[in-house]
Amino acid sequence: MVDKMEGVIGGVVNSADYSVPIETVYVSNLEERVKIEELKAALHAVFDHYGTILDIIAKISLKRKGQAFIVFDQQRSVLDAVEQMDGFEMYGKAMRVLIAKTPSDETVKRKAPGEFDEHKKRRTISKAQKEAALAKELQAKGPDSTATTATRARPVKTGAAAIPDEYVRPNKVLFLQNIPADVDADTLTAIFERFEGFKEVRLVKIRNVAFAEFEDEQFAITAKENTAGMAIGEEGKSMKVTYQRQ
DNA sequence: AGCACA
Repeated sequence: MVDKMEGVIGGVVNSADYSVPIETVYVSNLEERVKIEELKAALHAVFDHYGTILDIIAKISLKRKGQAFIVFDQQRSVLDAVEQMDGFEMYGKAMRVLIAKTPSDETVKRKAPGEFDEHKKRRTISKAQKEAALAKELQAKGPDSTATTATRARPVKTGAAAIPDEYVRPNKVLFLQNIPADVDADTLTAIFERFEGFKEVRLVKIRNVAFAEFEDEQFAITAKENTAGMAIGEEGKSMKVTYQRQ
């Protein structure tokens, strides 16, 4: 069993404080401009391959963005995912995939319900200690103590399939697919010129695709969020909107 | 950079 609060005395909680295995993957260096729901869907699609995903936790707050916790139902999935997905490129960025430091609520609830209360208490304590330590540091030292962390740029995974359209890094040009034959450039222009920063639409009729260019990617991001899946043409076909491959 | 679960 787990011995009382020992683990948090030093302010550090880790997997040794638990009797349950870590069944959660911690992902960082994720593209921060992608909407949370879309990000979760993308992560699900990719990590699904390693087993059953019980939950994905991702937040937009400053301290949390660009990170996600993916909860599996067994440790095997975590080990496989860490081994194979670290460095995988999504939205143009190589994600870091690590074993989470502590088990998720979900895991404790499932595997050791008797320890759940303690798990929560431990978190409260370590959070308080962390804040106290931070406040102290801020007071003692000036804002000058910049710790240099070597950000090792791991090589991007190669050999994997080309990045799917959905995961192409956001940029100023939108790639429009499933454009019906009865939709012309003027119609598309009418749709996209309503968005700020619009420059032009280029239609490639024989391929049923088009490109909508904006002044910068922020404008393109907004336009994409508001037009993805939009029904167009006589038959109201759903238009696919992604970013142009670079 | 940043390890959470309002």
